[in-house]
Amino acid sequence: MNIELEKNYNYKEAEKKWYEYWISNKLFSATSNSNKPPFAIVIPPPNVTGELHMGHAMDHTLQDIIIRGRRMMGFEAVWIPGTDHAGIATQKKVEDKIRKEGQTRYTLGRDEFIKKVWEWKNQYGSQIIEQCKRLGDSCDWDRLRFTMDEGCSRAVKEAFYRLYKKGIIYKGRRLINWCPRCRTALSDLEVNHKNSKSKLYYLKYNFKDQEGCITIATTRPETILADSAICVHPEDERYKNVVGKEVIIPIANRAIPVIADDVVERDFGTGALKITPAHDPTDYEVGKRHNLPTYIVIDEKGCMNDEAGVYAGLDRFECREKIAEDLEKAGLMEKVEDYTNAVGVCYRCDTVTEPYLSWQWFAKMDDLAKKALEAEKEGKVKFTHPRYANTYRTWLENIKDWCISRQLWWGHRIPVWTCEDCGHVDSYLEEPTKCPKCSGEHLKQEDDVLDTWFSSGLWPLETLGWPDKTKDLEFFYPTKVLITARDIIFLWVARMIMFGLEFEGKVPFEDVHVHATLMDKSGKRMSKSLGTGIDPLVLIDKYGADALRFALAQMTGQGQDIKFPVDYKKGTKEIERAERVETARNFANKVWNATRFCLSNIPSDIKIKELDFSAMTDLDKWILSRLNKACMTTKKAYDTYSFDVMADELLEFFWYDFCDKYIETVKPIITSENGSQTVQAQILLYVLNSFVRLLHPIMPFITEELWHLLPQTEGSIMKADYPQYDEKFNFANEEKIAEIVFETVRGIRSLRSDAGIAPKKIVKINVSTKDENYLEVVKKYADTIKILAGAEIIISSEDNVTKALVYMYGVNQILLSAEEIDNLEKQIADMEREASKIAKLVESLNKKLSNKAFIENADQNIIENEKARLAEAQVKESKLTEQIKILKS
RNA sequence: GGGCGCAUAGCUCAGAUGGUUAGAGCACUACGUUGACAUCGUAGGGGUCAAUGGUUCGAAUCCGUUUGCGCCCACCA
Repeated sequence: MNIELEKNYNYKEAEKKWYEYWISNKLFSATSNSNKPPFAIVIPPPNVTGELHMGHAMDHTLQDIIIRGRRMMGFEAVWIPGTDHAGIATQKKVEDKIRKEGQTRYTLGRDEFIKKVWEWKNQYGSQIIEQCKRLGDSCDWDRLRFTMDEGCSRAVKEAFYRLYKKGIIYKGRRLINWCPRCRTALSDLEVNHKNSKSKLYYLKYNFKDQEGCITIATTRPETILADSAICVHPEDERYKNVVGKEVIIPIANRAIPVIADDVVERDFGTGALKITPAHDPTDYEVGKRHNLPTYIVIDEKGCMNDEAGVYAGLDRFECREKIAEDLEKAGLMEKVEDYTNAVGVCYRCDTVTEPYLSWQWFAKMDDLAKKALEAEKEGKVKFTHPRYANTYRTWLENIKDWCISRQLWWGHRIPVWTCEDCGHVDSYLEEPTKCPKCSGEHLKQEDDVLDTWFSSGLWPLETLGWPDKTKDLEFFYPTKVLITARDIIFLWVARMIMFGLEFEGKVPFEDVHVHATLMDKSGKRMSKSLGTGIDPLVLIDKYGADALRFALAQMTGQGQDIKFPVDYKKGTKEIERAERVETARNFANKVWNATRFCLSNIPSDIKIKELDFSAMTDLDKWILSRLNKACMTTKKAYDTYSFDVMADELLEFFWYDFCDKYIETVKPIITSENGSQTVQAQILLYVLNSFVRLLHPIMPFITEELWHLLPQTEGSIMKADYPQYDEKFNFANEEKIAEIVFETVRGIRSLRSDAGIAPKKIVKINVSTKDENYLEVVKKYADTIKILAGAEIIISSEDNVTKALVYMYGVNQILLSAEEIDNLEKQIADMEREASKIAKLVESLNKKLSNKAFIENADQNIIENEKARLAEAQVKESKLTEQIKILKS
């Protein structure tokens, strides 16, 4: 009957066992044929190239908590998993791989290369999924999707087709961001700006028809070959007379005009700017305004092209140095200064990007953005932290058209075909066999693929079956909440909102919860490339998935970035200790051991369902009331995504109230001969039963294990109800009584410790007060106090004046006879220190209460409160000084 | 250049709408181990709440300025 358990919780075995159990019992699956209210979350699909990092661990922990919690609360909760084909990232990975085999994508050719990528995906693409399972993710794995699977591909085509037909998608020749390594266009969001130490070159442009020159400052002398003009500010007195004249480009020896435009900052450099429309975004705009010709001198590889004459074939950076040298030789370089500026780099490969004039596909953003903006303002989608709503708004208000074409091979090929016979261009949902215009059969599809974020923007729709009107879509859409990291609010979140509104007329999720970013000890963002990453799997191996999850939940406050402290073994990258996770592991062990204690002392046939209130003490009711409060606090935390509050409340309740106080209090009863049949035994099991359910969403493995060990439970804890707040368990009065008992215990322990009394020695303690209520409680719970504090209570009269050490609990004196004390001098000093502290408090309260302005302005209840505090402090002070006097005599 | 966030104990962080002697965990000190747990228990030391000015009867909390750190956006070449 009595169950014997291991001394420490063995998470390694349990995690494996229960995950398999959940899978084989299909406990993660959800259906749209349900009477329950729907609750869906789509996972931010990790890249197929990805490995689980701490960001995922955080992200997934929070989502899994919500999903598991809501599932227990009676929702048809589904968490839809999947992975992202991650165009550039994956293509790069495979390119790197085939390079080792002496190949490039160009030597292989498009079809062969894509085949290689698929092979790679099939081999490694599920790695991250397996890692998610280690964390305990309760995704409905039967719904696993991939952004390039058949359904997603169809959704992408449909979305493109509709936007194209509406005129939202168009093709244009524009200056876009180009990555010369990836050899593709990038959207503005895919370019990171990095400070770079560079040089500012001052170059002389001689006038064509007169003496003298204009000096301009540039960081990119290699682009002078493509200059179209020199530009000055229209109101700049220095250059008033030269606007309209012509100057000669150094080296190129081509004449270009001097123009005026107010983009020029008069204070920068010399106040004169060279205009190179094809190689700089500002210049491009100026060029358009002034109808300047465009010259292109840099090619798609970042090398100088044939237009660059003798420089043709040189890399752009080599060319920069070479030209600078040549200018120097020609005496056209006035000076060179060190200069720090921001250069754009590719967000995937860190290569410096190049403004590149080319034909690309764009999506018009104004209308889509307007709707996305309105939806947020109307509260249809809510950011749980208002500051992210602000960044979202500002971005949408200043949005530019989105370049959606990529010159990659891995991705969704743009569904547009051109008729080679008549030149007709159109988008089709299915591959056309002949031209609808001329019936010609020579149709050629666009070579470009779509931006990865185009397909992930459709994620909530495509995973639910869109464009079909599926039952899933009807039932689960819009999803409830999106939980994600901060860095993809624009790239991903905003685009999903736009597409959701455009294609389904509804936002794709009601709430957006942006969680904290994890940083290392020094405050650097945790990332693999910075070398600041930590492998969550190492932490799971070391402390268990439950511990990692609990620690992460506890650490994610109000979206504030958090440092994750880790100690490494000296001189290595091996983790010695992760303090927060260790604490969480200890908590898991505490839960394990408390349960172990109860199960080994209480027979499994004791009824936990019908609690006998009539047999309960105040302390019994107190722990039930505390449990009840925990139900309320955690439920509220689900509604507000306050994971830290949830975790803290559960830990505090269980460790400090249930284990340290309640179990210790009832231990003698339980372990006595007939103790296992008492209401206290019943309550222990009742609390455990409820508590493991409250804890399950955060620590799924250990709670499942314990659920199966606890009596009168059935099946999986995942199928159990989430405990709810119930007014009939609210015992406010008993909570006050419990506080008196435990605070008195604390006082006695403190006295004993100060006096250096051996822990096992039972001492006599006098309590002395006018407070009848206090005396009554202490009398009633004298046994409990004796158990917990090792003290026999003697009620003394108020004017008891024996020599004693005193601990003031409110106005109540807890006295330890001076005979017990060996270090009396020190104790007197401590008491004097205490007394002087209280004297200061009395003084400040007196001052406050005699302040007329305070009495006139403060709320009545605050004044009352302060008066009560003063009265109490005065009593404390006088009792303490009195005792000190007696002790000294 | 614009915007946002942060600064509280040695470390990591809590501290709606201003009103307790400013809290927790880790670390530290002392004591404690045959009966749930040393991955533990009990007690304790430790902070002029970054600086400065202001609003207020009253400020860690509200406002201004400064300093330091982090992040986002941006066409000063």
